[in-house]
Amino acid sequence: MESSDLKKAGLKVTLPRMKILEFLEASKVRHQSAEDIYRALLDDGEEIGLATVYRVLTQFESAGLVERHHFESGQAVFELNEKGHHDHIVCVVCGKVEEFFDEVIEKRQREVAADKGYEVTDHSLTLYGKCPACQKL
Amino acid sequence: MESSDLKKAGLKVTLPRMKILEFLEASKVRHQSAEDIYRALLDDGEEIGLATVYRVLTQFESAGLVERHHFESGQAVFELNEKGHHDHIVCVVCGKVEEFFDEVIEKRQREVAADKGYEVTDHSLTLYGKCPACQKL
DNA sequence: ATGACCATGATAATCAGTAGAAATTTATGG
DNA sequence: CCATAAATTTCTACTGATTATCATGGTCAT
Ligand SMILES: [Zn+2]
Ligand SMILES: [Zn+2]
Ligand SMILES: [Zn+2]
Ligand SMILES: [Zn+2]
Repeated sequence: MESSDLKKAGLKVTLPRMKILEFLEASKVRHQSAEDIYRALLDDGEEIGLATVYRVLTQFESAGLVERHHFESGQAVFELNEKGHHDHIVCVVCGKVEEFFDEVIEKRQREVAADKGYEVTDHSLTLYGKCPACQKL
Repeated sequence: MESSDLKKAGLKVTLPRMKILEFLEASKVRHQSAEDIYRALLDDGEEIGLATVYRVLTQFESAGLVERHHFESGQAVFELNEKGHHDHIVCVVCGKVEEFFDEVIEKRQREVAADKGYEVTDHSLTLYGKCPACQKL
């Protein structure tokens, strides 16, 4: 199933690419760093190099299969690009990431940019705070 | 004038701190990386170490004198914290940064977070696009 | 199956930023 | 104004994340 996704994306079907894509599709956690993915694959007994994980993720990003985000953590996180556009709330205590979409915000962003004469190509909105669970500690 | 700002912030008045603060206050460009600031000071004939620039900027940030932002560029940029809160539009071609504030967006952010039970401590919103000048190229 | 071409993986390199330790400055108070 | 202690700076070495290199191995249209 995944091999067709790769072909459609113009990428040759290789084992590492299959493994990474399968892993992302099967994973419960939607937002993970390259290291996270690398470690998880090693733990699953796969033979893969870290450089390959980085390279493949970048290719997936170019192909529109995944999105890359930079939260404050220092390392980039990747998520499968299956849902439509959304923004994120990150818990500053436990690192949990939730997603949201708000049309009012989206619309105002476009208006603000238009006011200044910009053609917006992209935007990044991340809220940082304490999740309900972490507030009770 | 600046020395009093430093004292108020609980920071001992030293030459590097004065120089950096003076530079930021005098600079036309509001958003600059640590390297930018370091280079500019060297070009002005100042003797300063890069590590000092990084350390001082971090202290200034803790003291609330500057803010640190992470745009897509990879390196952090700093700006004097004189105006109130605002967000940014960055030109993906020339790197120009403009600022904006939109109360509708701010309010919706608080509402979205409240819906999910989060206590928001901070947020980062950056629009990326082509500025009017770069659209004409 | 075969060969041209592309991808992998080990490792080295880079880049932004931080840590350590010796040398210098600042702030005090005599 | 000078001595002294404490804080700060500097140089340099180091880290962590990501990218580049390059010899080797895999993929795929023919
Ligand atoms: Zn949490
Ligand atoms: Zn997401
Ligand atoms: Zn521009
Ligand atoms: Zn700003």
